[in-house]
Amino acid sequence: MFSYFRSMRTRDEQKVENIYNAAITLVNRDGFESASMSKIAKAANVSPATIYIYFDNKKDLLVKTYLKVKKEIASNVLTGIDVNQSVEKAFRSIWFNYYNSITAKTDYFNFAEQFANSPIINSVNNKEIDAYYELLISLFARGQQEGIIKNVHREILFTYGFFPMFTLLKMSKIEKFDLSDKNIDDAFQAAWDAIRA
Amino acid sequence: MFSYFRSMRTRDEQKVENIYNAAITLVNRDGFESASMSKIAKAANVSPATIYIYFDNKKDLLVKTYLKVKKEIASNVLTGIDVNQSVEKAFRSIWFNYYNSITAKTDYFNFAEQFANSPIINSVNNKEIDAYYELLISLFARGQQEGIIKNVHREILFTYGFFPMFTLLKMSKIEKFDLSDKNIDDAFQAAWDAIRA
Amino acid sequence: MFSYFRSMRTRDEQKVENIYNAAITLVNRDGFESASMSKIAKAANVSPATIYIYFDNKKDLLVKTYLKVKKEIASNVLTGIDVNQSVEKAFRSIWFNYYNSITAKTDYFNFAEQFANSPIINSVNNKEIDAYYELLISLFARGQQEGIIKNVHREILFTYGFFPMFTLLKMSKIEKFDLSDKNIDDAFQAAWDAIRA
Amino acid sequence: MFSYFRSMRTRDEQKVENIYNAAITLVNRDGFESASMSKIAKAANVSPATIYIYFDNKKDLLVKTYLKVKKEIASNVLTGIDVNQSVEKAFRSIWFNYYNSITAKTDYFNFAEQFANSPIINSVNNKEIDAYYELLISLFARGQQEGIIKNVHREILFTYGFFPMFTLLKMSKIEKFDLSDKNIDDAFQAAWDAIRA
DNA sequence: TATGAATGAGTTTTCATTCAT
DNA sequence: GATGAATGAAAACTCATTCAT
Repeated sequence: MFSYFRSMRTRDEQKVENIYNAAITLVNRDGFESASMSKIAKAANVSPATIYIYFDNKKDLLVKTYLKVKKEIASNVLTGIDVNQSVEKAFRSIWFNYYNSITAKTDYFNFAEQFANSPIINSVNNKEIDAYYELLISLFARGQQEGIIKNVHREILFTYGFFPMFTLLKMSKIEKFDLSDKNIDDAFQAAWDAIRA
Repeated sequence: MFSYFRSMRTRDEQKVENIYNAAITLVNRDGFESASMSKIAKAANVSPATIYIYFDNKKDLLVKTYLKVKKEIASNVLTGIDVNQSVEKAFRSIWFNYYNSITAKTDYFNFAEQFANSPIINSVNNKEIDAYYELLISLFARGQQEGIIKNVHREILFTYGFFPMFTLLKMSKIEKFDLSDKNIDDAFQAAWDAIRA
Repeated sequence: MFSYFRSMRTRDEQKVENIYNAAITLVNRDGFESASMSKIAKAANVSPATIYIYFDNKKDLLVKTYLKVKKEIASNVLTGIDVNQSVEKAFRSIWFNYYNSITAKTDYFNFAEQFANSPIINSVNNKEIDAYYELLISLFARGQQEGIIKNVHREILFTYGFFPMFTLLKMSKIEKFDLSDKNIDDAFQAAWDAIRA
Repeated sequence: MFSYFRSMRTRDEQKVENIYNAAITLVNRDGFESASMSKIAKAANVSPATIYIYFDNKKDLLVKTYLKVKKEIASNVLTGIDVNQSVEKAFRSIWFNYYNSITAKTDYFNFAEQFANSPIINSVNNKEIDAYYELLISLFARGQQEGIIKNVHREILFTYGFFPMFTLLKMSKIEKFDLSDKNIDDAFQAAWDAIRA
């Protein structure tokens, strides 16, 4: 309070960032629970005790890391989208934005996938993240009004429109699939065919 | 107890089965590492030491559980499929078989998803599982020859043809989606539209 | 269950006894919380993990140690008392039994005193211990009926009849008081004067 | 804050007082070591570092708190005693002063009891506190010369004269004893009977 | 084969204390 | 003097695994 009247060590945001990055790296490498607080601390170049200044406990650290990762991806995906262009064009822009975002940040993507498939996911309030996708929701709604997008449950559109991209990314990691331009274009076409009226 | 009345063989297999089921249940509930060997042992009504008679170590237990789960699902999916019917009809049969299999065994499905998204997956040789899907591979190949299925990378066909079903199942768990007949039919149609020529 | 039909390592009562003794010794030396589980384990010549086989947690260990100590003292105090002798003689026997018990086991006594004056005491159900003192209660009641003992609240009788003995024992530890025969006789006389009618 | 309106000296002493009170409250509630310096600091509304300006370390804080508590009680007990009245009347005055002091400040009393029964007590020089009780010592000495008080070791007089009061206070906390006027009068009578010639 | 006991190495977390301002 | 950040060391407790029977 009124910190300008007092002198003290100040909160070091770089340290927090280092902790986030260390958590992501180690969770991706060792798995969710083998990534111990000590290892994360060491990788972030801080004392284990320091993590507890910024996070309540391990779960809190992981949840906050997940939210950060999801927000950052969402923000990358939706930045610079022209909402007034045709639904098909907008979908294409977003789809490739998405694809580029997750291939640019595969560590973020891997962390989020591991997290979302583990039991911790149940302790996250998804509302906060959903807010980021309002733009997408309204785009699909417009497409349905215009008779361009299938008149089906919204989740089917999301699921066929975007998530197979994640699967293909994982397939490429185990060398079952290569992310050539042709393959990516084919994947986009399949997505579009799945959701268009 | 009552060991007089049972053959050695029978008793063993029941124990192994109990261990598998305990592992699946606890991993689903607590996550990979919170599901400790002692807890699994207790849930399976055996001593921790007994697990080590049947499995080399914890990793071995988890990997074998994963393989068992995957095989069981695959076998359910592909049983009773008439290979000679039209590609579209066969795809439809397999798709609904798949859907019915994973909804009937959601605990198997959840375990497999968590496993496949964690770093342990890297220590599994997928060849063994892939063998189960030879039938699907040749079905898609025939569809492509007949000009009915898109001429794209095989993984795109799998990814759009089947995996979104998993996502929708997860969505239904968090009550974002309901598995009504209409929704499932819509999902199937989206899958077919995505892969058909 | 039916352990004679099974073979396994059996519960080692000597180990439990060692743990109790180590806990008493270290708590007396270092205080309640500086007596760490690791130190207790080391002093008892077992692994820290072994303590957790026999006790739920540190609090459980301390509470059980306290109960053991109290029971052992109570049993020593009341053994061999002839209930039919005069109230004064019985009180004298018990008083000196008590005195001899706690001077013979000063470590038990010190542990109990420290415990009873710390907040943990609130988590102990005293009923169990009180049961041991039924004999004393009925002795005092008889004394009151016979007009030999003051007709005052039972706790006053206990408090003046026995507890000053503890204080004097503590005083002797810091060399403010010596436990000479005369002093002990004087102390007994003061106790008796305090409670007799 | 508001530092303009207060002298340095005043602000300091208030802080120290807050620290003392926080220490007493937390030690009574959580025990000696669970009352951590950080928690005490928070309860006292200061930084942990601030405590170290006034106290060398945790032990120093606890010892100084104990001495403060003991002095304050002693001073309350002995204030306003007329030394020239009869020994019996003076004893009665002091006894009830004592009783009123500790029932008015049960948190001080509890802290002192916990402290005095833990091993830290060994690092306190009791001489300083004893000085406060010179008046009592000389009163008992006069009583012995006058043949009114038993000719026994001084500690027996203290122990039976005053300390049972503490035990009864503790008993009342666990609802084994109620501090009714009659009970307190009975307790006083027992004390007097124990020490009078 | 099967067991419950046992454990060293590890976990998360908190502590008393110091640092930098 | 006063602060919140920072930390090495240690706490309680758990784990995967082995032992002894």
